[in-house]
Amino acid sequence: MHPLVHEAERQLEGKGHRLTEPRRAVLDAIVATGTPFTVEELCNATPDVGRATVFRTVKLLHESEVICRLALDDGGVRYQLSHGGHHHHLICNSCGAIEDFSDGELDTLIDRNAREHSFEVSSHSLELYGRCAGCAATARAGTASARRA
Amino acid sequence: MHPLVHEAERQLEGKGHRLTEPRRAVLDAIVATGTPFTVEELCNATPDVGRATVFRTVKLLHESEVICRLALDDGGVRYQLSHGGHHHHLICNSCGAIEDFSDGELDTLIDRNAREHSFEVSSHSLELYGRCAGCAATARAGTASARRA
DNA sequence: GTGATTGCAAAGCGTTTGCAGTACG
DNA sequence: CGTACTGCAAACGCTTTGCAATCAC
Repeated sequence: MHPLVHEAERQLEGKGHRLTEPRRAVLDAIVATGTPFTVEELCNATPDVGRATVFRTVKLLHESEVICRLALDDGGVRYQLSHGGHHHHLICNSCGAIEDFSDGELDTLIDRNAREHSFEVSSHSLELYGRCAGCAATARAGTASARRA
Repeated sequence: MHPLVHEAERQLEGKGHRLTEPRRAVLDAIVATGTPFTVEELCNATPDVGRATVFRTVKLLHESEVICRLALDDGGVRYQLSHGGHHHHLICNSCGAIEDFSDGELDTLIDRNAREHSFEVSSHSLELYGRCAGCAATARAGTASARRA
């Protein structure tokens, strides 16, 4: 079994939740995917688990901070394994790829801003929307010929 | 008439949209509020405008970049006048207040991170969630006596 | 005048909930 | 064995859409 699944399971147990077959299936699917996912995709990946249970499990995992919510700029929502520390996202509007990055300096600066406003930060999210390296290269290559939004 | 309303109207006209009474009403309401709003609130503020029209107008204003979307960490969505440059948000989970801030240094750092990942940024959003100065003070004052989440 | 815009109500979509049966611990 | 959990289907809230009437330009 994947170590991340095991870790998540312990995290759930620690909060007094039961380790059921459907929950294992959902966790497996999340870890197997490895990338940010929608509930819809998760449902497709776990056809034996009822839709409502998938939603309930996602909610549970979110509350337990096993996964975190990710707001796309088209209004959509995806979730992603929290795996450890804070990180930010590079979201490609072209191919949908989502890459993580983190930067201590950035976090420091964020904290400083909060302090200047006497604001107590409990969490923060930073998303960069645009075009990933691959899509940018593709776009550049095709600039002279065809174009699409 | 408020200058911001005028500016937004010109922005709409510039994109070939008509300046109708309902749209004026919605714009007025947005500017009058002055703070981030939900569509629901906007509907209440413009009882003479049909619900669908409020949604359509908000969508139009968003596409025209007159207003910008703001994702709350409870999954809710608010909109806010774009009034000029990029800025970030301090969102109070306690009283719901939303304060803007901007920091050139922060933006520079963000760009640097993007560059390091060969990512072409078209926009970014940074939200800090937590407790505003007022709510933090209130909470501190009440720490010894009562407590609530 | 003509096409964009409106209001209404119905449809759509993602998410939640009530409930009876099931299974974890 | 008791209670948390599940699945189903219905309910829900927010948003969009079809359509005929209306209005801006």
